[in-house]
Amino acid sequence: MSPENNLKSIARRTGVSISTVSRVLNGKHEQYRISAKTVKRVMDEAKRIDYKPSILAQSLRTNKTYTIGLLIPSIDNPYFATIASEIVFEAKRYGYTVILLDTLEDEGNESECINTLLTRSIDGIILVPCGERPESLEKIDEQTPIVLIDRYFEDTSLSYICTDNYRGALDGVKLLIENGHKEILCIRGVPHSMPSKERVKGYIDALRESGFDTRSRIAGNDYSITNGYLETKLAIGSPARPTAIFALSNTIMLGAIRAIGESSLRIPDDVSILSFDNNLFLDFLHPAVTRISQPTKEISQLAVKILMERLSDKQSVPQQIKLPAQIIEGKSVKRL
Amino acid sequence: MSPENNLKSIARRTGVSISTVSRVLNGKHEQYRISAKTVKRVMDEAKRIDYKPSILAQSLRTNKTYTIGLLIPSIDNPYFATIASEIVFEAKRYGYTVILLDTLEDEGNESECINTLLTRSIDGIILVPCGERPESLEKIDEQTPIVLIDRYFEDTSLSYICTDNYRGALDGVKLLIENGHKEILCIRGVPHSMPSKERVKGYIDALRESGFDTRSRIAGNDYSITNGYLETKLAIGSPARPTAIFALSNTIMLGAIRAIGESSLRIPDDVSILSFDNNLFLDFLHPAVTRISQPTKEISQLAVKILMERLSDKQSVPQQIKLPAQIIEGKSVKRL
DNA sequence: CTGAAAGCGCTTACAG
DNA sequence: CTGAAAGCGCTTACAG
Repeated sequence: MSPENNLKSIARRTGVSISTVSRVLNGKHEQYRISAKTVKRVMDEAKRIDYKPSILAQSLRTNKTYTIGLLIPSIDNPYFATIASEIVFEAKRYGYTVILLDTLEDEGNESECINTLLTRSIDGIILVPCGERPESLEKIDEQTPIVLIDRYFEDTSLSYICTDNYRGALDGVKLLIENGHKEILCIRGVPHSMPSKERVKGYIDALRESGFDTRSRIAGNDYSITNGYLETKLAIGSPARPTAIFALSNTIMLGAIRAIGESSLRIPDDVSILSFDNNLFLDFLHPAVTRISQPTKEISQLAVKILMERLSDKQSVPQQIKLPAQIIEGKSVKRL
Repeated sequence: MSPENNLKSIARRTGVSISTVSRVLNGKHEQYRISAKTVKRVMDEAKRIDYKPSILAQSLRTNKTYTIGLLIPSIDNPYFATIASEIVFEAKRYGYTVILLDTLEDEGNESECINTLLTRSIDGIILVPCGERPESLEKIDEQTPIVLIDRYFEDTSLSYICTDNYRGALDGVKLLIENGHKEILCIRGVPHSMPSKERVKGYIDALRESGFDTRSRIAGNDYSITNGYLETKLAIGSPARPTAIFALSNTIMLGAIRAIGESSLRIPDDVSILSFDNNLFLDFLHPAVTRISQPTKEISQLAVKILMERLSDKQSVPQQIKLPAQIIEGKSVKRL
């Protein structure tokens, strides 16, 4: 951009007013019946100086920034990296740009990040929340639309779009049971997060349906490799070693695999593994990991779509959607 | 934000002028010797209404957006996802926000993305370029500072910060040779990209130093799983099967592993594997992959630091830095 | 068909 | 110590 790259300079050089230049460049020449000659002159000059409108100035006037904020608890987690990639892609299709922020799984950071976004007048927010309560988010949502993904709250007015975690876990654990497993250790993530709660519920109900109520074993408190590692270490060292481990995320699963790898045990011969989340690499692990795959592509597409609807229609009602998970069978579950 | 959340409303309610409110909220009360009483009144009112300055309006006046653009050829590639995560983190430390865009490894997209950024008046750009020539970027750099990462150009005025790809490849291939390998297939990425060129050069020089000049075998044209898969498929099906495959990226390596997995061959017994890039998952593959790891953390930190220096000091000279790679030994290289 | 003017929410040189 | 005014680059209701 050369120093003089604005409506004023185009107006000066074409001899028309700024208003007219603005109208032409916004494609409103028909609406305002601007003469073909003027249109051409303005267009040519704009092209000549490679005019780039200042979205900043436009935004200040129109109150639209064509920017959304994306808040993720940990961009480095492959699961969230995939989601980020897809949301950037979808947003672009609507002409929107994405500011990416990392909340680092901390509620304080989260609200700080939201302030950063509000201060920048973004149009809307897509958020994987890390808090326990929706109230403060609901208040923000009144001014700046929020769509939650992946995690959500019970009984909230916020829109969310996520996986049917209960059903996914239920089906996954049933698969383990069908394969003869009764001693299944469930290693969960952040306990208060809804996906964790629902997956645990699915796990328990699957056991219950088979009459194994009393055998439920739930451990862990974090969506991290370390958590998976430590809980697995504990479990396989104990006299009552589980025959299968149900890892509630891909990071937890990696920790479990590491712990088992350090022992003399083998997957799936000694311990079977069922994981949540899907990932490029999971087919390359040895053995390939049986997992409950979340429909990230659909989640991302819907999240952006719903947000766009909220932006164009303030009346639109909140959408709360759960999409089915899909079990991808690897070789990490042994038939007992 | 309630409807009335601006300097004007604070000025009205505290009975001072907008100018004074602005000065107080920008911490310039000392400089302007504003009375303690006024300062307090303004601060209290700002807190009461939870005042959030409009960075939009500030930017329009001051020509600073505190936003940088990050352009990456494929966010979904774990290598780039890691970099994105780190750059978001670093930028935040300087009070900067990141707009993330995906060029999808396409030069046309790249310049479109850059336009998007310029239109939004971002302060600077961090870019993994996908073109062959630096000229158009150099022109943009005159107005809006650009720092290249991962890929770069020969003989450019642009700042870049990347891995010493030549040295990394040289050392890696030497390791293969020391282990007795002579028939090493090199599967490269986008041929015109500098990392690819330099890695190939390192590969050739390593062979030459050992007198194996004539045995160099270079294939492939893309940083993709498919490319790695197809070239490996071809190579292991041929009568002159290589004893080792040097994959110039983690994606290429995955393709190679898939192709070998589909054959009756085994890693490393029948084919050894050396890869570029590091990744959370590489230690979990079986066998763990021996790889030439790039210092992504340092690259990201330096890239942001250099960009910040350019932003605060227009005179600062371009920095062109290569950081050493590090070989991480797994179990995928067999001693012959 | 076109333009002058107000205003979006700020900052800052100028004046007192 | 404080304020009035100009201006950043736009859009748009109003007027002709």
